[in-house]
Amino acid sequence: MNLRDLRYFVALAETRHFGKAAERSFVSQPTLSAQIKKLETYLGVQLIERQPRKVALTETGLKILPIARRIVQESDEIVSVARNEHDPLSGKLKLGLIPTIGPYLLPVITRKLRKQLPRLKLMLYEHQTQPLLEKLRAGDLDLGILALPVPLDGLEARPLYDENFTLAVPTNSPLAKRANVKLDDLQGETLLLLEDGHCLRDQALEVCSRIDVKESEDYRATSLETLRQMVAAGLGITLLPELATRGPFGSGHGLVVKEFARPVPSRSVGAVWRKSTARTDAIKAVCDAIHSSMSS
Amino acid sequence: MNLRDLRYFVALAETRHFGKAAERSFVSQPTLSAQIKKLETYLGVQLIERQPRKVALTETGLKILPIARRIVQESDEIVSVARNEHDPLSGKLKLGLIPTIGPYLLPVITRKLRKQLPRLKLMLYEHQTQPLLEKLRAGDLDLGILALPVPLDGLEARPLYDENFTLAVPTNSPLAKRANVKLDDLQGETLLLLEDGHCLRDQALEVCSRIDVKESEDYRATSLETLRQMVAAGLGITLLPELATRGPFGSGHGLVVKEFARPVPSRSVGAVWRKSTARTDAIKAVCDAIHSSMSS
DNA sequence: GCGAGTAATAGCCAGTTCCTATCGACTAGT
DNA sequence: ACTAGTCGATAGGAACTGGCTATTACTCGC
Repeated sequence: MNLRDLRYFVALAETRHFGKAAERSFVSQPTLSAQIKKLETYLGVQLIERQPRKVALTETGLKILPIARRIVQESDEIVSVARNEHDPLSGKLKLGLIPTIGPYLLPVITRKLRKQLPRLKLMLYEHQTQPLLEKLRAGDLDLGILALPVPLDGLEARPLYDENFTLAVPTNSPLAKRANVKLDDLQGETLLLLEDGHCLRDQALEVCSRIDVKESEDYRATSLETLRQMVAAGLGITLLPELATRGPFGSGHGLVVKEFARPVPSRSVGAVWRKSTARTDAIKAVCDAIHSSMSS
Repeated sequence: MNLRDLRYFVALAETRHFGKAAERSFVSQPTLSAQIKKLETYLGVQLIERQPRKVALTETGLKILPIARRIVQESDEIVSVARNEHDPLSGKLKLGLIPTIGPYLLPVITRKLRKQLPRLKLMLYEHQTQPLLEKLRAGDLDLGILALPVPLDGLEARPLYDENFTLAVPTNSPLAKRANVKLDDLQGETLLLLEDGHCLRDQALEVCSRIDVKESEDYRATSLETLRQMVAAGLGITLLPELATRGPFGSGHGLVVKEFARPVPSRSVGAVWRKSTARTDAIKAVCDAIHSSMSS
C-alpha cells in the first residue's frame, strides 16, 4: 500500500470519475485506473463498483474511505510540521554555560540574540565544565559555553573570545594603591578560590603556578559572588574574569579590581557542541552573535 | 513521502538502532538508512541525529513521530478492515423481491440462507418489478427476485425456478368440484386481478389471452391476500402462483385451489443484478440457496 | 448504427527501492 | 597502541513500480 494510492482513492471517491480524479491528482487516467486496481488487489477487496457512466463505492470502500482520508490529511500535516520546523533558526536550543561565565555573559548578549534570532527559543542551563560536557554528549544540551581547551571526543569547539583575568583585592590592601600589578606582586598573598569543579579554580592556580602564593585552606567559595565577599572582608585576594567585573560587579564595597600589566593572563572562552548535531545553523548563529558582541 | 518510509522511521525511533530497525522492517540496513535519509531530504528537515553508537531524534523528529505512528496504525487498520470484509459471503446484501413472491418465498428459504450464509446480512425490500429494476440500476439494491423475462440493460439475470399457476375459485363454484381444470374451462368466468404495476396481473392476462374471460371492472386488488378474499366472497376467480397456495395459504375459508391440467401455465422466477456488481460471490450463493430450496 | 464519453489494456521508459559488498568512524579489549 | 568488532554510510547493479501514450472495449444518446 502507498500514500499515493490512498490519495487517488480519496480523489476518486470524491469526484466519482476516473478522468477527473486523475486530473485532480495530476496523473493520466490509465495511471490512476491502474493504481486503484492495484490497491484493490492488495487489499483483496473491491473498493469501487464500475458501473457504466457511474462510479460507486462498495460497502468496503465506504468503510475505508474515512480512514484513507484521515491518513492523507495526517501525511499533509507531517509535511507542514516539517515546513514550519524547516527554519533552522527557530525552535528550542538548549544552551549550557559554566557558572563563571553565565551570569556575566548573558546580560551582554541576550538583547542581541533576541534581535538577531527572534524565533530561536534558548533554554538556558548552568553547569560546571564536566557535567556540561557530559550533558552535551548525552544530548541534554545542544551547545555549551565554557573555557577552552577541554577534551573533545565527539565534540567540536570554537573559540569565541579571550577574557582577561583581573585581580580583586581588599580596599585596604597595599596592592590597591598600585597603578598596575604584575603577577610577581602577588608573591606571599593569600589566594581565595572557588570550590573543586569550577574551571576558574584550576585556571587561577595555573596562572599563579609560577609564583609562591598560598591558598586559603579552610574556605572555598561556591560562587564568584561569595568569593567577592570574601575578598572585601579582607581574607585574601583572588582572580576574577574580566566580564565578572563589569558594571555592577566592579570595584566598591571594600573591594578594588586591578588590571594586570602585560602580559595579561587570560582564558579562552569558546563554544562546544556535538559533531553530530542537527542544529549547526542555529549554533553558528549563536556563536556569531556572541563573538561579535564580545569583540566590539 | 511513503508509508514505508514512515514505518522505517517509526521502527528506527523505537529501536534507536539502524540495524535493528532494518531487521524489524525486514530490509537490509543500507536500505533503511537510505530511505530515512530520503525522507529527511524530502521533508527538508533532519529527523535523526546520528551520534556515534547512539541514534537520537531531533526536536522535529519528536514532533513528527506521533503523527507517523498514527498514520502507520491507520494504514494497518485499512488492511484489517479489508481483511474482515474480505469474506465475500459477509456484510450486507440488499435484496429486493416483488410482492407476489416475497411473502411466500421468504419463509421457504430463510432457514436455509441463515444456515448456509450465516455472516451475510440480508436487507429485504419489497417492490414491484419496475421500481425494483430502477433501484437495482441505481445501486439501492444488490439483487432482485422477480418474474422473468425483464428488459436487461446493464443487468444480468439467472432463472431460479418455474412456478406453476393455480386456479382459485369460490367453494360454491362448479369448477370447485372438477377433478382438474383446463384453461378452456374458464370460458365466461369473471377474472379478478391485481392492480396495475404487478407483473402477476400481466401474466394472468397473458395466460388467459386465448380464451374469453371478462375482467372485473370495478375492482383491482392491491395484494394477493385481498385478491384471495375477493374470490372467497364469490366475486370471481383468479390465478395464483403456486407458492402462494402452500401451507396456510391453501384451500379453505370459502376458497378452493385447483391445479391446472397439462400443459400447466407457469412463470419463470429469477434473480437480477448489475453486471458491474462487486458482490458476485454473495449473489451466486443466495441464488444457489434459492434454487436448491425450490428444486427439492 | 455512429460518434462521444469513459474506463481498461498494452507496451514502453524512467525513477525508485532493494540487495550485496565495502568503507570509514568509533569502541573496547588485549 | 594495536586489533577486532560494531555501526552507519556509500557504491553499484538488479528488479520493481509508477508513469506515460496509444489503443481498445463498452455504453449511451442521437
